[in-house]
Amino acid sequence: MRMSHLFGRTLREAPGDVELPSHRLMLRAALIRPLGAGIYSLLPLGWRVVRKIEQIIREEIDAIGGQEMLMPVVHPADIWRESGRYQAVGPELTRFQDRSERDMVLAMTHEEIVTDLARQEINSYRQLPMLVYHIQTKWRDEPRSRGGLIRVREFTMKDSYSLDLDDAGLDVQYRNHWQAYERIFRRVGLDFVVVGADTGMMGGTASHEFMALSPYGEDIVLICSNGDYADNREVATFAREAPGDEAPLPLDEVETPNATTIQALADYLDIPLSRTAKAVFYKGDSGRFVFVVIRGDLEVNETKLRKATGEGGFTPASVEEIRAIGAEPGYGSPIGVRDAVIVIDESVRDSPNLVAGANRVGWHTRNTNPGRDYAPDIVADIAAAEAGFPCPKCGAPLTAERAIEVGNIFKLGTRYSKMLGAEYLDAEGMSHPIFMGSYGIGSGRVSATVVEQHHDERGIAWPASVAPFDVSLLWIGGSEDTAPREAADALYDELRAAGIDVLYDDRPERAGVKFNDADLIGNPIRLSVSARTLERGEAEIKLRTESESVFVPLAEVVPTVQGMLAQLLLALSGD
RNA sequence: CGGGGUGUGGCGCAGUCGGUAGCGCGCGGCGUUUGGGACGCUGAGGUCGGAGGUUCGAGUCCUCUCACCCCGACCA
Repeated sequence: MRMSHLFGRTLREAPGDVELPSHRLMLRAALIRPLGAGIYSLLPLGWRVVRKIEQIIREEIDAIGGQEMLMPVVHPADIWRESGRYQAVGPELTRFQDRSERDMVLAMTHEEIVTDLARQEINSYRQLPMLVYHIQTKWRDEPRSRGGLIRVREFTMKDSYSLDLDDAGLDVQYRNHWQAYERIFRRVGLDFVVVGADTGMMGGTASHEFMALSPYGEDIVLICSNGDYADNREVATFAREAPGDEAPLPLDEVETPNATTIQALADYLDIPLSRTAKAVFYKGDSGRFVFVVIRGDLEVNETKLRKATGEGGFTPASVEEIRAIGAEPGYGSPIGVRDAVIVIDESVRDSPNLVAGANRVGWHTRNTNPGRDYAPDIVADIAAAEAGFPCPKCGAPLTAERAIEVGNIFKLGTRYSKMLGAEYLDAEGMSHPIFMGSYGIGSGRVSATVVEQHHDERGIAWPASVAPFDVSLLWIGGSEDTAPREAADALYDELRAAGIDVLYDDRPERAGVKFNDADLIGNPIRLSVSARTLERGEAEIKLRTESESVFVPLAEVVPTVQGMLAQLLLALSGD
């Protein structure tokens, strides 16, 4: 590609309101342009990157038996009604009507469609297992998009779907995807961890996320410093200390003026936070009042609470609502409240004689004990894991890291096949639901994440596997000496003839402009010729990630570049 | 959806007390220059996000509205 004809020019300055390095650099390097909030065009350079990423994905999914296909972006609403998601999913699912006023939706994922196809195409156990996938546009009307391609509303995703006889078959395909995903993310040059995750709106029985570590990540992962445990903070657990063996002491009300926070209470009574019971009040989506009790040194994890209660979500309860159940904000106690679901964390079950509120202003109660003093409706792990907490496997301290979710694998089980009636007949002629799995990678998000992990103050430094071009070629010199330009023209032809992708900066620009653009766009190899190099019949070759360059005779440029590329790619090989 | 912010030429920005819309970069032409974002001359490009209002007069004041960005809520 000749830069003089490249569609999309580089920007010296990015729009002032962008924050993330990847967002800024992808705009400046002419990879993407915004159309609306969370909606982007991929310019030729950006599209080349995404296509390379998708090709790597394709190769690895094909290698585990995937069959590529293509499913529609627009779905009749009925199929989503069948799965129950038409009702269950909020406004991020865009609903509209066609000209005949039929309800339609824009695809945000394709479980329903695969399941519908499976019930038509799969009849016999002889046809399973099966793995299908496509790389296709998704629309999710996020409440808030952010950060360029990191979080968008319209995006392209590779989603694959496995179909199996039983749970054991699903296990195999799940593991296959796990390994394929590890190869994919290694090949594109990402530093990542795999963590256990919540299944969220997908439903199903298990889920793992592939998390690229980045200070700009939206998720927090907890990782054991020994390397034997990693989970998304949404589901992360930690080693709990053994239950206290103190004998229960009698309840004892104590005056605690102005101690409306746990910290104030602990300070006033001169006790550690872990000797207090904190009351947290929620209103569940179902309308139930959820009264949470957790030890004062811990925080509530709402994802865990959602699972424990079966509520879809929570809003903080108002002062009026709290008083209506007989509790007092700031001095809340589960003792004596009515019309509330009482949920206690395991920490409260296992810690005798905690100080709780007394449900009247200015007073707390010592020595509260669930079971004796009040009856919890639910006892569960609803505590948020934090950095420094002990690993649930080995007890070593956990670390917390920010991360970007680049891939996600789900065991759906029979959640969709049962609802939509996707069944097969076994050898005895008995009907069984198909076991399904669902596996996604956002290719655009991967491209932005690679930029987050591979850039410096000058621009992007693409891993060779996904760079828009292998080589940035440029000539330096004035208009009167045509030799550099002619030498570069010749190299351009030679390199292309050898199958190397070249971005040729053939513009009559000064050296600084060309060098800066080459650094900004970030192809892995920079090749330059000038009067100075031609004096010795040489070209200059520099890796984007190195500060030193090498000089090679013109005749050796192609094999040298080929060797360098092979080496760069080898370092990124998935194995 | 809550909180905050920004909308002025392609990009970055200035515009005071309400008085004929500017600067830098970029873009076209000519010339000089030519190894890390050159210089001179010259030129094109703006219904100041939109609507309504106040005023002799609105980029500037008021009301409404739209868009985008950031934080949160939410989210695979």
